[in-house]
Amino acid sequence: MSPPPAPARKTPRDGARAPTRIQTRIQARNRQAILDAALAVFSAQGFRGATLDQIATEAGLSKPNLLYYFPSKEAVHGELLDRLLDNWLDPLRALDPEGEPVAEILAYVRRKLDLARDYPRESRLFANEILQGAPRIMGALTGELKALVDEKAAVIARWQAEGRLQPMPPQHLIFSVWALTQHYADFDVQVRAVLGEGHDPWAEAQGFLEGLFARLLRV
Amino acid sequence: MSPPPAPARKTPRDGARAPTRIQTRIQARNRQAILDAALAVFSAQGFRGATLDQIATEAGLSKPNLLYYFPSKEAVHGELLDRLLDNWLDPLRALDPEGEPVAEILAYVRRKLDLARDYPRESRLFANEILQGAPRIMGALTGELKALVDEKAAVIARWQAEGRLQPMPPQHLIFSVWALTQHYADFDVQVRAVLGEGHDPWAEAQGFLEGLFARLLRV
DNA sequence: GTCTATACTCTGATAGAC
DNA sequence: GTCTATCAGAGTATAGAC
Repeated sequence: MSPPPAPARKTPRDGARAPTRIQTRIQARNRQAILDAALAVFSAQGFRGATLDQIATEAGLSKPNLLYYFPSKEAVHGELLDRLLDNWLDPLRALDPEGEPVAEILAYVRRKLDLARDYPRESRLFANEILQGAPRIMGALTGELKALVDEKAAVIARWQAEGRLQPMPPQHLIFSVWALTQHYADFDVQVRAVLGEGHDPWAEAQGFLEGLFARLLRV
Repeated sequence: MSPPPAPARKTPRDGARAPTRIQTRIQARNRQAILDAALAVFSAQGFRGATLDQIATEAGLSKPNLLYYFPSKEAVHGELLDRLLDNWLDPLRALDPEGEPVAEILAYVRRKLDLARDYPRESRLFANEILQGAPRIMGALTGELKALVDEKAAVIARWQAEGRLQPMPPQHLIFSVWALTQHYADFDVQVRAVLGEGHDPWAEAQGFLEGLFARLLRV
């Protein structure tokens, strides 16, 4: 099968009025509005629970108009997951092999908790996807994610071998950071129901988790 | 509105053959098959992602036949949640105020991890429900669950005041047990993807979590 | 680019034969 | 109690006017 020919360029001559520019700006704004709305709906209802009507209404568009910007519901969801994965691993990537071990991991916990607090919808979108068996991102899990964890686990293991960090399985240490930070985003409603009024879950979580990991990691 | 009259008893005379007994046994078996199938499907797909066709097929019945046993999809789901909530809090209930503090909490972690390992579908059913804002069990969260956590948190606080346990916010300590144990059930696919071949996630989790909490709780 | 109208499919639930 | 047939509504996606 031969690839389709490259599309003819439609760019207007320099100096001419460029309506496509304006359209492009409108398009960018609408695409972003759709993605924002879709994030809200997908993270709260799951992929199948979400409907294009909900997303379109939330974005201030009609359903056919939404489908002008994205070819399908799948496409919107996939775009969200792609963008999410781009940023999701940044806190772990930033773990510095040359830094002071305990401080580095505490800083990692802090970054991860900040991410969960500031982007809880992204966290729930991810949780939904994993809960359903990660049908759309399994490749990223076994590829990109595993590679990053392996790399950082080796750093942690080296720190432990050097006696600068309490020995424990490095992968499970990383899991514990994920579990504890994401819990406050994904199970937010349960956390608030149990704590009742007069609590600031995120502030308390930060203090608690810093204390927990400081105590856990010290040699 | 007056209540409907009590139905006439259909019980056959003693000694007569009792077909209703046999039917009752079949009914019990079918109801159980439906609930088993529904648990598998709801926990993997969420409430809206699941279809009655899937559940009926998995249970070896036709869709109308399923609806002979349960009046609606909601009813099946609700029954599952009711049964789940009955057992979900047992590990925490068993925390003995008269026991040795560290040993009691370690035993609690062990029970909770066993439950997650043996009933991962129940854990995912619960996670799905919470992720979507707990629309069907909010009452249980703010009622039964909060009351139990308050009670046990007071026990933990007393232990801490007596100097028999490291001071830390009791509610968040309980959250950490939930987060860390349920993570291995709910995010099982991610855990396995990251660990790769040749690992036994549950065995490793047990060792890791026992070490973690032992270190954390010791005064 | 955006809308109204609509085609088509899936799904929850019911009717009625057996 | 179980099945076939079917309805009604929701939901994804498309056609075509403007």
